[in-house]
Amino acid sequence: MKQVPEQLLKPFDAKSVEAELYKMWEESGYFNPDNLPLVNGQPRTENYSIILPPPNVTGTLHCGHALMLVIQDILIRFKRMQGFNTLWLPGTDHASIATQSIVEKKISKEEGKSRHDLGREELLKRVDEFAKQSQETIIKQTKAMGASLDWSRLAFTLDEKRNLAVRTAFKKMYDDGLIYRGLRAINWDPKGQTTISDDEIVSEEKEGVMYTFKYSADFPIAISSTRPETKVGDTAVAVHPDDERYKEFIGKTFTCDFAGNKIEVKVIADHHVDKEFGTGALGVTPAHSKADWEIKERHDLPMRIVINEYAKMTEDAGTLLAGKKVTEAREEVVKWLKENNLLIGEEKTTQQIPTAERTGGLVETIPKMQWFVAVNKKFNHFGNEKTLKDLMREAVDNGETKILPDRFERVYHHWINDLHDWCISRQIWYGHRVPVWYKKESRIKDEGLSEMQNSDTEVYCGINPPEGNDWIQDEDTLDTWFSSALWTFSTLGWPNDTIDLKKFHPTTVMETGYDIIFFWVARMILASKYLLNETPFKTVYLHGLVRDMQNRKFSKTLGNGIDPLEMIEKYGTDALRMALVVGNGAGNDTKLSEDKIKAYKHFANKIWNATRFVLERTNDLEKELSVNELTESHQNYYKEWTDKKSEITKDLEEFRLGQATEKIYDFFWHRFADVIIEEMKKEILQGAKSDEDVRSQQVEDAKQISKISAQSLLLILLREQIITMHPFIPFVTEEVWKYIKRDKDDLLMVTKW
RNA sequence: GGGAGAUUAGCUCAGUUGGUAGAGCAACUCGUUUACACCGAGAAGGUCACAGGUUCGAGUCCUGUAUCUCCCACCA
Repeated sequence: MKQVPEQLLKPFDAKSVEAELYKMWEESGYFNPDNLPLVNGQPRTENYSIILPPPNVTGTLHCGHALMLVIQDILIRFKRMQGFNTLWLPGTDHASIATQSIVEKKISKEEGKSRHDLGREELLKRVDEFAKQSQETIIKQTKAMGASLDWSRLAFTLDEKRNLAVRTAFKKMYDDGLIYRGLRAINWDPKGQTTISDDEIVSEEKEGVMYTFKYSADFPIAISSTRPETKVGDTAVAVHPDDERYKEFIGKTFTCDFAGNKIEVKVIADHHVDKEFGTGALGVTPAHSKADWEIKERHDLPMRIVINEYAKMTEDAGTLLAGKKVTEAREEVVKWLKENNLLIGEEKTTQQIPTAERTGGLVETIPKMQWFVAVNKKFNHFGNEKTLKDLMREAVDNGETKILPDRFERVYHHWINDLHDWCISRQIWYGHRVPVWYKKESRIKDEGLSEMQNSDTEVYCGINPPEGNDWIQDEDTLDTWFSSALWTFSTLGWPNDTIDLKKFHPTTVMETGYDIIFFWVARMILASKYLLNETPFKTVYLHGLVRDMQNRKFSKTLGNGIDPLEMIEKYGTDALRMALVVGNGAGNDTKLSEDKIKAYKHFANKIWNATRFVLERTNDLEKELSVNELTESHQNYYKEWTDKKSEITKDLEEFRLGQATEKIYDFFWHRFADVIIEEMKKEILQGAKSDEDVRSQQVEDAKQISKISAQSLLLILLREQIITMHPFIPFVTEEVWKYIKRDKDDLLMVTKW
């Protein structure tokens, strides 16, 4: 007669077992596909791989991470149990701007020094130290979620291997003419002191004033602007070619005294201008507006730079404004306009202010020499003439990559259509340095704009530095998304021809948030199609945002986050995992509350108690019957379960995790515990030896058979449900498995599904 | 300005291919010499936003309306 283990007699205490279970899994080596056990004596032939979207090294685990980890862990554990050769590869992201600015702030606060006081080398040393420390935190927290990641393959977006991948990719694109250096009106973040890409801009709605005015009394056309201070940089006024009001002035150049500044303004005709808007005339400021830059290109206009990298007016802005902040300069210009009777109208409007996603700084458009990826340029791609846009489109169009939910495929295409060349250089020190060198003598390195004069410098682009010591490397680093774009294959050893790369690329699933479909998903497709001529992943599963009960995003700045670590502490990891994934479908946001997590803590306990009960009521069972030896009614219960199980399997195969979770929860609690156990309870009780001698031998035998069958059914159903629940709630199931597994069984995490 | 999504019980949300409306939480009644009060049984709660249409049959498909949310965009 078996004794019920003592541990089972107390309520389930997640806290006391989780750390140890995780350690046991890690030590088993089964997170690593190279160590996975055979399946029915056969090696695992089918590969299944997910590369973890790397969290920022600086971060602490938030609910978004938790959701991502849970979904991926469910998929991986499910496939591992099904017998696939599973790889889930972890990594962290150096997140250049975010990380550097945290360290800069710290240094400025503690030592009162700027990055320039420290110098590049010293700052990088400090940032590296910080990143290393920080990385350990996020890794520890990731483990607390139960994530079955292969830590032996841990990658970092800025380590030596990834750097080689970046240099190799850059060089190839450079040689194909897809990366070029050029002078463009770019997005400048004065706070972060760097350029940023279009995708890193967040528009903020703000109240503003639209001023309508003339440059000077003798200038015939009035213009409108919310930013009159930029107008000292105007070199033209554009009107619609069909606009009768202004036809007579087209082609004429006027010299005006405007805000203490002499400006030369040519009147030009351009179809871009909307006759109905404002005065129907547009002051063209080529240096500080992208639209105006394009007009400049079309009409070959000169430009005047009046705003500098610190969002202050330059010397060229004229004596009245030079040195002032743009906001001060605006007031100054308005004052000047009023004094000179040139202000015709003021009108309140709401305007979209571009701000930098990472720093919140107000983004200025400034012309600068930068590195770009040409997305519309034709090149020879494995024998075909293609553009990078073509490659991105094709992967989805021909079904190599499936995006879930599929409505995002349309979103993806819209984005590609509107895509401009991608500015990839950053004036941040922490990141992959542009692998380009210039001949020393021919280059005068100065802050900012003097580079413009150096566009004909001798340039070397290579994976390794050029020979000789008269070369100087480009100061800039690359957009962090450039290295992230290579993530699915740089983590597997590319550019080396590795076994991992052959086995696991294209990866099976990319699971990430829909908010980074452009930043990341599209660029991974671009990079992988371009460099490997294959899609980086067969399926993209996009999850939604985790929000609070007021439907707000969880964010550090709002301070409204549910701290997953606190929830784990209070209710156990399994409870948090269930709460995150129940009812959550692809692409939908999910609301999380503490109550919900609490409810699933009860579920873990229910499993615990049911296990104890089943063990108690079956401890006199000599030999467990197999399924086809059970009584007919018991076989029917078993059939009911296997039907449910195949539904759950199908749900998982088709990424309906929320529904799978709900089904297993419902069956275990409301069918197995509430009904089947209660039924079996009676049958087992009736089968107990009776003291009275009233029952005939025949009846006694029948009762005995039914009892043994009932006991066997309970054990079989419990075991199978524990297996099925494992991907969702790995801890409590693995713990319980210790007590219900048969002698030949291995860890639950590798038990056949 | 363009695009996408949402609207189902008091709250938060599920609802595959059209086939008798579901769960958790909350509230209500009853039960418990007991695997589990981190429990069980029961009842209550819904014109599935609104208006049309397709269909034997619509929460689900189509058209329109309303409200909310999100994304994209160089209207100065």
